[in-house]
Amino acid sequence: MDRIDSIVRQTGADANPSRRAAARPSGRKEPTIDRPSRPARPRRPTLQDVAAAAGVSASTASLAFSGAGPVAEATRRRVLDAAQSLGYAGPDPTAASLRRGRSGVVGVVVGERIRDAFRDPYVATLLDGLVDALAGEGLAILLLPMVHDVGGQPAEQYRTAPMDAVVYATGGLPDDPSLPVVLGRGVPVVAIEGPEAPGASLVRIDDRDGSRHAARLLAGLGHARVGVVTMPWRLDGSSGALTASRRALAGFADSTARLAGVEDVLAPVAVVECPTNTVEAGRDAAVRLLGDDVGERPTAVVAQSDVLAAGVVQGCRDLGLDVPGDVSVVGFDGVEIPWLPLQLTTLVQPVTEKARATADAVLARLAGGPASDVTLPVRLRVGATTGPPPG
Amino acid sequence: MDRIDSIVRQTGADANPSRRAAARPSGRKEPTIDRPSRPARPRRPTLQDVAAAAGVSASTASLAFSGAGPVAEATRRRVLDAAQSLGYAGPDPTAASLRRGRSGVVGVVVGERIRDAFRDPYVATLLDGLVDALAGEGLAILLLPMVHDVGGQPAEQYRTAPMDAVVYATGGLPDDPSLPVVLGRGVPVVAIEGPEAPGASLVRIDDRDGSRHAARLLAGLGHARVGVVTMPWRLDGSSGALTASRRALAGFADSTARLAGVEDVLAPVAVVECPTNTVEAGRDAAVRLLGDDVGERPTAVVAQSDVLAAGVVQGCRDLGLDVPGDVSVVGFDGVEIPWLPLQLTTLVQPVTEKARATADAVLARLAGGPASDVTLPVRLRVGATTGPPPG
DNA sequence: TTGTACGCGTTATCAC
DNA sequence: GTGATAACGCGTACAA
Repeated sequence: MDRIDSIVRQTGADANPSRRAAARPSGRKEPTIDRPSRPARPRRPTLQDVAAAAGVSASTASLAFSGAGPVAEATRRRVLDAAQSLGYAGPDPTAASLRRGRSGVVGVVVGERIRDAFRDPYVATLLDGLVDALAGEGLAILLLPMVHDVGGQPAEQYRTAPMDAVVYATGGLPDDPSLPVVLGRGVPVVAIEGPEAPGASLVRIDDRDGSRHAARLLAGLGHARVGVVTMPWRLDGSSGALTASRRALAGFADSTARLAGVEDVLAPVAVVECPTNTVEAGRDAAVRLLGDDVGERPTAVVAQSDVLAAGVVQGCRDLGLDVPGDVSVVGFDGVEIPWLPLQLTTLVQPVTEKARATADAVLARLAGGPASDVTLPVRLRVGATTGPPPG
Repeated sequence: MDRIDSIVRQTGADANPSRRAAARPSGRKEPTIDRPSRPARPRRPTLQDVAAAAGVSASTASLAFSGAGPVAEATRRRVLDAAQSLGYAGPDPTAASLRRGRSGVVGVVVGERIRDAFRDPYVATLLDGLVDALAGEGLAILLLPMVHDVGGQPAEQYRTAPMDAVVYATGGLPDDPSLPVVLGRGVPVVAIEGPEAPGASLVRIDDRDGSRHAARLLAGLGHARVGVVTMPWRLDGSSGALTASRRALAGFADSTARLAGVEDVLAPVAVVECPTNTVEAGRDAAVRLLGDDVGERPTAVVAQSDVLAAGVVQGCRDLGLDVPGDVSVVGFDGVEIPWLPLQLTTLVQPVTEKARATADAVLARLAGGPASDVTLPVRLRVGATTGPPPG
């Protein structure tokens, strides 16, 4: 074990003194007459200053920067040159936002711990598509940490961050305490899978019907004992058998719908909840579901995500069970799991289209349109992880 | 292949009419006398309105909300009640930002495509730590898509998004065209690994020295033919042998330093660049490096990240090569790769501390402090993927 | 094509 | 403990 000690070093002087540190006190009593002739100028230049330097009015300078309106080319040059020599980097975003009534920021709420959420290819792809689509419209994305304590207070950012709209990419936690806060601010909301709320746009896939198809596939292959591995049901990180009392609590929209779809078709012999949507959790669930001490071992497992399914496949290998010889496994999402030796049988959802539809919904709301819902198709892709039951 | 058709439906009326749509024109000529008695009130209430309803001044109402300053409990109640009944959700963030000179937003620039970047556990963990640390200070994170076209124009968000500071988590792309834009705005910059710039704080690990330790380990085990698999060298997505002419171009700071560290100790027989920092790219590189058509096959591979190393291990399996029997593999980062059957030999960097140090640097700059650099320790962890060369 | 006037919604300062 | 006043820096209708 080699160790390199931590080193801290200071570099140069402060290139960015706090903007307000050197600002003159605003409540000063001196008359405003001396404005043009103040000697030192410790504060950052404003559009006003640039205009003065260029010998034009502030409004003309504004037009020169925004391009909205006719400005003589020569004037524009003068303004831009003046800006250059004053070190003016362009209109102050905050002031422009206040004036325009738009911040150019869209909040995105992601579920669970960020490090778990991001490692799910579904989330990563969704976010990627969202950033892509919104960046093209000049919108940037603000990451909102999901509220951990249901019933608790949402983080202050939900109240205080500048946002033109908020996207919920949580999987649809019901009773999310941040939702009323955001809605109360009058900020348009677009929810992916959920939560549903009056005034919020909803972009979703048909989780329930999709899961039905998976269950039918297994039933058709002759599986009688099917286990289900669910994504988290609530935010509290519990795991293990999903009890009736827990099911009575409203769960995440996607988890709930996917379980309902399976049960529309067959009666699972066991339902195991994962504390997080990760490969590790899927593996643990597989061990619990398929380990030695289980009486009648299930011959098939429906996992509520590909990440979990991958963990189940791995758990099977650890247990010495062959997939699909001993156990069939079905996933959900249709994402790439590059290290899996087998192509998963799974329900493919159109993630890129989902991102696009979400961005469209955001833009529609920003344009003043009404809330509207979209449901996208899911299709079953039969891979190499399903087959007839053993024996 | 079942298909469920896409459905679009409209829900309810618009709960969020554009704020400005119904706003009165600002340049109106009417005298301001009628302010208190305007009949319909189509716009959102302001602090002014709340104050009027509560029978106090705007400044008192402001204090009631911010808590900064003494307000009688009874007065506070009246203000809050008035807000409640008017549907006032709290001070407008943009206006508050303008006044305070702070937006509460920190920009974070992430490398490559977001979907690739996020799937790297190192990045996910780093971001997670950053969000955690900054959220505690009331700061939210704005995702900035990395500029793809070096020499091109940075996305407009770099100029126009409200940000109190910007963190570069790109791995240190040199000549990043967004950097001068951000610096020019006077926004404090904290760079992780790079890019280095006067006025920017730098948080890093000792990539070069760390890599030396890895190379020494292999040399000590008797490996004479060592291959290197690098992370991307530039943003252009090229792959394959890293030519001299390409090396002459400035590369990512981390890639460059890690390669230099290896070459401080030994002369690699081959250096292969990956187009992205992904498992798939690592596998491809392994095939190129260790496939049949290679003359003298390397007996060890140094990968510049754990993600790539995992891909190399997988590629070895595909090629029928045993790790570490036929080939030793070393990674970098020390992250969890839950599906890898072997514990990687790797250089462990303190990711959580790195996130913490970055957050501290941001806070220091926000407090008006000078730019300062931090270097954190790296340590070699010998796992199960290294051993003596075959034969 | 340019300048004038005004207000976006808030908070800091000071006097009472 | 409360109120008056003055910015914060900009965009935009309108007049010139």
